[in-house]
Amino acid sequence: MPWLTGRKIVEARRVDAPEGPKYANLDLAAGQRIAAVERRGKFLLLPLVGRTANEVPHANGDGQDILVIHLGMTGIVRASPPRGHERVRMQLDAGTDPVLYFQDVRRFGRFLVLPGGDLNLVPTLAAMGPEPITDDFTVDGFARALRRSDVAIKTYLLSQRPVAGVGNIYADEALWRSEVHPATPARRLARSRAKVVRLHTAIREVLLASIEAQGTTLNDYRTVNGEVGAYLEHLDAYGHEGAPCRRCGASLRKTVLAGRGTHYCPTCQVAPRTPVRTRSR
DNA sequence: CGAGTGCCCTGACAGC
DNA sequence: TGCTGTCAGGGCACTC
Repeated sequence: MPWLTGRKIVEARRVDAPEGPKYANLDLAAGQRIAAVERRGKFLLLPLVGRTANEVPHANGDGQDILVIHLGMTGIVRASPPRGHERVRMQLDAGTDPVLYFQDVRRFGRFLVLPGGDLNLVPTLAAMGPEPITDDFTVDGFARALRRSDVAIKTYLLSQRPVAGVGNIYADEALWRSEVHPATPARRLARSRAKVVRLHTAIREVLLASIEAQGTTLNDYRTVNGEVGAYLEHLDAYGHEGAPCRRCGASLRKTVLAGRGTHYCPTCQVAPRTPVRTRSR
């Protein structure tokens, strides 16, 4: 959304969306200018300029306000009116595409303003790990993070704390590629430097390859040009339960971990000593 | 406080 | 044909 940089927001208001933390403080956006369009993990961050800290007192008012957008599963930012499920409408200054629409069928997304840029209003942002495609994501730092938790490695990856931006599909793919069982306790994985290196590499490779292919379209996702992402065809594990593992030929399995469908090879993704805990949904 | 559970929400799809 | 039930998942509230 490069066309947003420098634009002034006339008004941002909820349409078919409830009042609450997912759509908080939208009134603060009015009159401010979008200074940049940035990204942290799966969150879009749009720093705003134009409101002085003493205009509206708030707890951590030392920084500039930030407009936060998370697309959830089905969210989309568009310049033309959506057919239904319109959650937020944002009026911009005159010019091309003067209205930004946030459509979100399943309401898993969010669209809010952080007063003073206080990330603590969004816990996942406040505790988010380094960006995987930058030099900030180091093997040492990753290993240190893994030593901080005993939860299953997949669960921990999904928490966004050891590294930013890894969702359910890419967690399964990275774990398959690095031959790590998804239920391996994070701390135990950290005991093997070689495994940590492999997973660290796999996360970067999977994300880079997916970006190259314009992402993964299961149903709703579209690129900024309205096209489907082609990475679906590159998936080795996700959605391939029952199919032969492309590495060893064993039949891939599907289970539930952290409440998410989890796909893995029972042969080359070595199971941890402790039993794999699954639960029904 | 760390860890585990279940909710939110709607459309697609299977089964009868 | 039309109904009912199940499944999909990012983030977080809740409980222990």
